[in-house]
Amino acid sequence: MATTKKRSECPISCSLDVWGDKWSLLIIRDLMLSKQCTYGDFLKSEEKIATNILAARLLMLEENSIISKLNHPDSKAKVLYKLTQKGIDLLPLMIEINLWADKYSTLPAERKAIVEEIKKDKEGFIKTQTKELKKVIL
Amino acid sequence: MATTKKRSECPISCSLDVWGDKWSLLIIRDLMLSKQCTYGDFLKSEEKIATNILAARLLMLEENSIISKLNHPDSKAKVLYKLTQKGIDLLPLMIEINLWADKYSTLPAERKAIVEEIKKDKEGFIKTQTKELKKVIL
DNA sequence: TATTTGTACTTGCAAAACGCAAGCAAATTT
DNA sequence: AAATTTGCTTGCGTTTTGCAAGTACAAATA
Repeated sequence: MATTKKRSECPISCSLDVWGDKWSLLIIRDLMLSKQCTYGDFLKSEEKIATNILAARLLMLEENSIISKLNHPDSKAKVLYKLTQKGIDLLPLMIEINLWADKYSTLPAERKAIVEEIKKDKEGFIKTQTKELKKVIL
Repeated sequence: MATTKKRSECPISCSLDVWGDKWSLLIIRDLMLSKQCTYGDFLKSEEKIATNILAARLLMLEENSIISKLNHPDSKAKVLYKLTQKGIDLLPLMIEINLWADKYSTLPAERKAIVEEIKKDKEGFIKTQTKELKKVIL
């Protein structure tokens, strides 16, 4: 089991107990950018997560209801992962990370474009993106 | 040296390279709640960080300009840690974590009170708190 | 002034987590 | 039927963590 003991009742601490490692938020990032990913899609990401670590994180995130599996429409061999509502609700947090990083470092062009869009209308971006991500749930 | 190699240019990944572990955001939380902390103050926190881990994280956060040291007014033996502007700018992120945790779990009463205040006027809360935290810089 | 206490760390070591490579079973393609 | 793809698991060496003890210096106490 990937279920860990809580260190305290603090909301920050409890949140970190779930996704506070070097990889979980990158998995969630991939799902926010791609809506749905296969196991292989995650492995293709730039940061090159190890396959055993990926399996462990996916299990952890699923146990904590942040992601869920669904059948791939084309093939039984493939598994699709998507964000649950709880996972989608991490979008504002993800946005703030991007804004912070934008303030203190140089972003790659394609990410910079997204951040500029967010800066223009943060609430609008969240609403639109949330709607897009929710479509996948159905 | 605590300086690690970047895994990619992704803003999420780069941010996680700096504070994406189980302890850094708890240190930052303590500084946001208390404005200034000594080494001993951090050790007193509920989560009971190990002293060697604390020293390593404080160094990492200082190297990345998120916190800085200052002389304690009363004693040469004591060291005060505070957030830099870069650290203070993590406040919106910290707030979103609290809001997310509030949505999916039960917060301790004193933290719940803060979250309710945030919900009433998020921007106002950020402005006020930022101003409070900046005072310590001077 | 000598001694004890407080504060900020460092060190040693066992345990856990990580990272890489290889392996494996079921599904799919050729 | 054989080869390939896909989603994992397993082994194993390395790194990080966590706990306990130790150290150096400042400050308080006797």
